[in-house]
Amino acid sequence: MVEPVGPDDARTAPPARTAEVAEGVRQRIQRGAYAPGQRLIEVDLADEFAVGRGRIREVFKTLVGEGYLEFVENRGVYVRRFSRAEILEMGRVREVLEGLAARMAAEKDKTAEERRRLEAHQTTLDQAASRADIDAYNTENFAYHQTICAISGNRHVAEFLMRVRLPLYRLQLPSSFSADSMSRSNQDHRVITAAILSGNPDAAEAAMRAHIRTGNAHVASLPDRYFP
Amino acid sequence: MVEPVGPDDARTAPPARTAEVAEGVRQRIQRGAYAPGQRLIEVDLADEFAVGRGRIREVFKTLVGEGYLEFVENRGVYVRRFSRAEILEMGRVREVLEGLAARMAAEKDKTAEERRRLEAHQTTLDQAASRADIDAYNTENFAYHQTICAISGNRHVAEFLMRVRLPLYRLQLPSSFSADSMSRSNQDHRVITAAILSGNPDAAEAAMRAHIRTGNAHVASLPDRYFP
DNA sequence: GTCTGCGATATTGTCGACATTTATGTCAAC
DNA sequence: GTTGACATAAATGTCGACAATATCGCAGAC
Repeated sequence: MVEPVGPDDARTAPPARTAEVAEGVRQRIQRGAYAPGQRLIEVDLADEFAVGRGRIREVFKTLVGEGYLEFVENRGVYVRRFSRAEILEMGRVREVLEGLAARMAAEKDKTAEERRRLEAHQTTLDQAASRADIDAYNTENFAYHQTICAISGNRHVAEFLMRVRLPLYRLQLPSSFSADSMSRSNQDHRVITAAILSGNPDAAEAAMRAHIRTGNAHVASLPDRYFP
Repeated sequence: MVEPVGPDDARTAPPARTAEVAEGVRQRIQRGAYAPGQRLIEVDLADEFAVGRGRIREVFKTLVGEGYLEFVENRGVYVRRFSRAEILEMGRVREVLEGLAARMAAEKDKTAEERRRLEAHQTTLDQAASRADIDAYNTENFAYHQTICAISGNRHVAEFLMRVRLPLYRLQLPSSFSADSMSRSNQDHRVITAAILSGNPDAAEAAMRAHIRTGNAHVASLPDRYFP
């Protein structure tokens, strides 16, 4: 599956590839193409991305620093894998960071475009919820939170949230949302959206934190077989 | 299959250096031995740490991932440098993360040792404040917050806080604390300490957040010459 | 049947050489 | 005195070869 990222001008394009390769690996991890716990072999990725082994090594080091990979001496790197306890720890961090993003988004003087985008996401969520379309709801859910994060305009929040959301990408619990819990989740969203649009930071943060706490409680209630 | 290999018994000494070098560079950055904005030359550090240039390169990549260094193609790495706006952004993140650490520390069933350590730090702070010893207070201040963070037991909070505290290490404003503001800051500390020891999470988080907000307000009021 | 030792293979670790790019210094022209 | 071109030095980027280490299969002893 040789699928180099982006426009693949192996000849014409001067290789500033290092950042591209890193992004490609990140995406594959998020999408589960590289599974949690999987060992990544340098030569395989060098081949897959059509770059030298040295470059892969350096990308690995960067991603270790970013927390995506785990390094073991003389054995290379593994896609990082999280126990339930760790995921719950990350959930606590997620709670306050998403809360901060919501607060800052509410504080901010938003452009018409930003308001429109937030409303559009909310509408899509409403539709998915009313159709009980769990897959669509899941996807839009991520996009919704990402948008709030973008509106907040705080790069560190964005970066840290990215990392702390990692385990959620892979849990991919299709059954995690019952039609009922999805509806309640979306009710949270409506409260949050309203608080942000009306410029009420306290309400936005409180609602968001409660919303995330609900999700964490759900993770805590999952049976052991979902975790390493 | 992926056992998270513990600390490999440090044999003689030869390898494992890579982590040591990384830690050495981190410390030098925190202490200002490498100044913000300074360019780090591979051969110089290779010489300083008595390792090959390749290893320095990999350490650089890791530290870029961790946010300590900034990478510029064909020019190497620079110690990361923060504008006032960025520091204030990080301050917001610091607010909620320190708040979470305080909350979790308050929630937790603390050991006698943990309680003792926290009280000891508070005592040292009190003494420094009563002596109006600004330097000692500054040092203990970091240790105090670090201890709360450790008691909370959340690794992600610890790691993220480390990163988001970076600019404060270097501001090293000897004049930042007047005797008056130091006294007020320590009053905050006493409230926080009490809330943690008495197991009141809401109070601990609220007090901590207010405490950090005060610090951020101070950074916001500094004259431009302190910033790039 | 199980365990141990040993070789074969796969994978990572390290070093050096050289190309490429950037920074520095010199000198002539105006 | 300033500017620009050009040579020189300094630093980074890249690649390949080989060493060190781990993993696996297999034969042989008990």
